[in-house]
Amino acid sequence: MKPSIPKGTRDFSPVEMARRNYIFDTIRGVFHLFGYRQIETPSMENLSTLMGKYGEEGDKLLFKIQNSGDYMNGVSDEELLSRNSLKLAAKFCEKGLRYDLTVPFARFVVMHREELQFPFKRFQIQPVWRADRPQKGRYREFYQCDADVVGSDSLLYEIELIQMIDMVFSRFGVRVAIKLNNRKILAGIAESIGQADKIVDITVAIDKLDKIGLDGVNAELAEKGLPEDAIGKLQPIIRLTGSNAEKLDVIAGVLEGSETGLKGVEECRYILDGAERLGLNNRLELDLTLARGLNYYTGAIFEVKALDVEIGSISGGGRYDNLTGIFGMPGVSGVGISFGADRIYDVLNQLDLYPKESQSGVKVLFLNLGADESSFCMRQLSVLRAAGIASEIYPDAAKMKKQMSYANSNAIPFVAIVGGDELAQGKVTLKNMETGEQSLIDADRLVSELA
RNA sequence: GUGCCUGUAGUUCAGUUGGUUAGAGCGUCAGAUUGUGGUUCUGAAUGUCGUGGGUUCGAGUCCCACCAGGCACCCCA
Repeated sequence: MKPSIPKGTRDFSPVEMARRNYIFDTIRGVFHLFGYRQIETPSMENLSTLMGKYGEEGDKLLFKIQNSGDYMNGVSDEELLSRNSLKLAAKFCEKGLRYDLTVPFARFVVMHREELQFPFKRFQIQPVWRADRPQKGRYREFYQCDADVVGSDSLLYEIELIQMIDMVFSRFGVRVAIKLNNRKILAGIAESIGQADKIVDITVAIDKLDKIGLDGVNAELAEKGLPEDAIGKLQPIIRLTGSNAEKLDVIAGVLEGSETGLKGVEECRYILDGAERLGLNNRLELDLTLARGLNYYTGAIFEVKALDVEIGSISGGGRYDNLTGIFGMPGVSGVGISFGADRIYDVLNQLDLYPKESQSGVKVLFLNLGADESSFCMRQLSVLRAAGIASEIYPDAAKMKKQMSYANSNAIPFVAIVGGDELAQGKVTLKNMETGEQSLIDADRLVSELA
């Protein structure tokens, strides 16, 4: 039988890990720069923490963990015979794998509220799991890199997070469009066309404009039961073009009667002005068709798309005013972003944007040419390693060709050769594998040669 | 959860209207070269043709079921 791994999961080879670590290190570096501090939470949470936070669709995508022990004991015959998977799952499973990092973070904040100083800025880089059907850029296990701040409603944090997005992708060398919208504006729009209760349907439909076009959006709106005159009123909003400032002026006019909507416009104006003054490398664009699925967002929402690769959004986030409220701690506002490391990995692969030094491992390999020689090499290795230079020795006195090709296939840049001649003189032949040049040097000069 | 496509060596794939012993590139291993790799040349190993059934004198090829993978929708990083 051939071994396999579950659908939507992946192994990562050494080369892939070097690349992934480059991604994580870059993101972590930016998080540090802005004063975010790292935490981790368990892979599994109580199902009660997770359920109901991601909408109906999200609940279905939760991986549930079967209870251990005699979990059938408390189940009645009647329940068992009902064959109701959903109900039985609730009996059998009280834990689930985390679906994102934001909800566990909200739980963390509530549990540790007495120890935390607010505003609290944290980042978290861990895998999350979704029982989705995998396809391009979509996995069942993938990493999120989240930065959030809770305990402040200052819009300076929105600006800061946008700046962080800009910096991360500048460092990667990926051109992106950063899209901004505001849930208050979306709510105001639904309100002003007299369809406040249809806000979810409206935003989901509008969100697909890029994909299915204006006619498609209107067809979906009609299908969801939106009256024709309401759809008509939406047209100028969906088709809105121009500069960010022009868009805001138009939308402010439309939302005249909606207090919430106007608040959203004001927030957007403030964020856009603030970000503009910072001089971003990437385009920041107000996009009223941006909706984002997670329903806990209440204010600004962001999404990032790569300009040169066809893939879903590679980063997203927003303001959530009351996420801790569901865990019994009301009145705490939070805002955050999430980088999708796996999609960024796919983007960097396609554009081949890895810096050379991110791939390096061992710096020098000592060839093994015999017992006396190798024992001399072992002493040199200790010195090099103490000096922080990654180095190793070939395990057997195999053919030189074989040892050289080991260095070659592992991309080791230097080979140190110690044979009888070198041993007698206390010297080492150091070969540069890229240029092919080699020189005989004193053993105690190795560290300075390789540093 | 719905729809479509694909399963042949470690890997990427070829395999004619169904016809004898299933092929190639890359990779791997060995040699050319007993202290010099990456290039080149020579040679070698490797298959339950996804699994099970059916049609047929004969199936990698046609049919059915199952399994696995991919893509799109839904949703989303």
